Amino acid sequence: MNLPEGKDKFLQSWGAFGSSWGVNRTMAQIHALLMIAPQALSADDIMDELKISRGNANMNLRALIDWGLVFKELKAGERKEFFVAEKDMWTVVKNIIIQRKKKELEPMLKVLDELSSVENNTPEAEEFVRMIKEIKLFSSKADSTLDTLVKADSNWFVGTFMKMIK
Amino acid sequence: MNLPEGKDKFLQSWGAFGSSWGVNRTMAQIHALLMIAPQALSADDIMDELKISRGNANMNLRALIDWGLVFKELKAGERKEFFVAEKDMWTVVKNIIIQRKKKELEPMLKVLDELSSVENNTPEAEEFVRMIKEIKLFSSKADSTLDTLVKADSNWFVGTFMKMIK
DNA sequence: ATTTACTTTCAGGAAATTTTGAAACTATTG
DNA sequence: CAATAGTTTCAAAATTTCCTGAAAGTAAAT
Repeated sequence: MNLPEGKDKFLQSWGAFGSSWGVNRTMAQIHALLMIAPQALSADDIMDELKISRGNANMNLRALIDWGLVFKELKAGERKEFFVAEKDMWTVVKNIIIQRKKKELEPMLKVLDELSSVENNTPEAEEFVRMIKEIKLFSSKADSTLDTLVKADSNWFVGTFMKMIK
Repeated sequence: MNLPEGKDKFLQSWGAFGSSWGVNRTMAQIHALLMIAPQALSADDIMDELKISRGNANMNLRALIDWGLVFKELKAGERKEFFVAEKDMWTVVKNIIIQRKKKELEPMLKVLDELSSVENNTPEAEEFVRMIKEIKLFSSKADSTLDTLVKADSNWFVGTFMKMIK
């Protein structure tokens, strides 16, 4: 396979992959494009390669920056902005975990906490509270496991963790 | 908070949570409803509680059965089918991991494998292949970690793992 | 073999999400 | 300070995803 074909396939696949995990397809594709780029790209480069509008490019770039996956880069003598992706996979994954934990897992934990105080007088209410507590227990464990994971360093994941878990 | 309020809040939140992870909102809500139900529910019960059509209920129930999160239950003397959810959280999570690994992670790994053989003659192609390989390495590790996780038992997760990881 | 009770399918409609593009905005240059 | 180069915003349009409902399918009961 040659580069243009490979590139295209990667952009498509990464977009679809993101999509099935609740990430906007274009955001995933911009991320993919920047990850494989050897140098920083401008908004126009990105618009060209992905055939998307300026507004779309701009909005998704800002989201990626917000997630800590992309950085602005200013080139001396150039007026426009350039963008580079975080290329260390461990950092990429860590940042994604941090964001989704904050935006999705933690609010859910808060809700579960509120729900565990529903008055349990009937059998139906009893089962409700029992199940909410089971879900909460499990989610809290997942939450603190992710905390630990995020604090750990790359080597620990690719090395020690793999051995421990075997 | 009383039961109807709590129930409603849980159904809403679980639906939104699923939604942000790429799971159809209604599928997540049916799952939520069955998880907190003290007994098996019929399709009509589900349609009533969630105010959804028969077609929608049926399609999402089948998807949930496919994921191993819901089972059909036949009641003696009753002609219609009833449904119960898998209530053990560890099993729920395990089944979700199995499904998503199979449907999303593994196809991605296959693509990455193909892409790592792109001819790397130019600097651009070189960076492409380098990055694809880094992503593949990381994804493979994640894949085998999930394999191990799925084989492990509940106690191991809530007990040992938490200690090891601390 | 017909009726009754229920389940499944899927084309078309509804809803949610994403994208566009043009106007407003910001900042640098001459 | 006017012109130029670029960025941001957001209402409306396009697209994607989801849901409905009615018709077709299945199978138990009479």
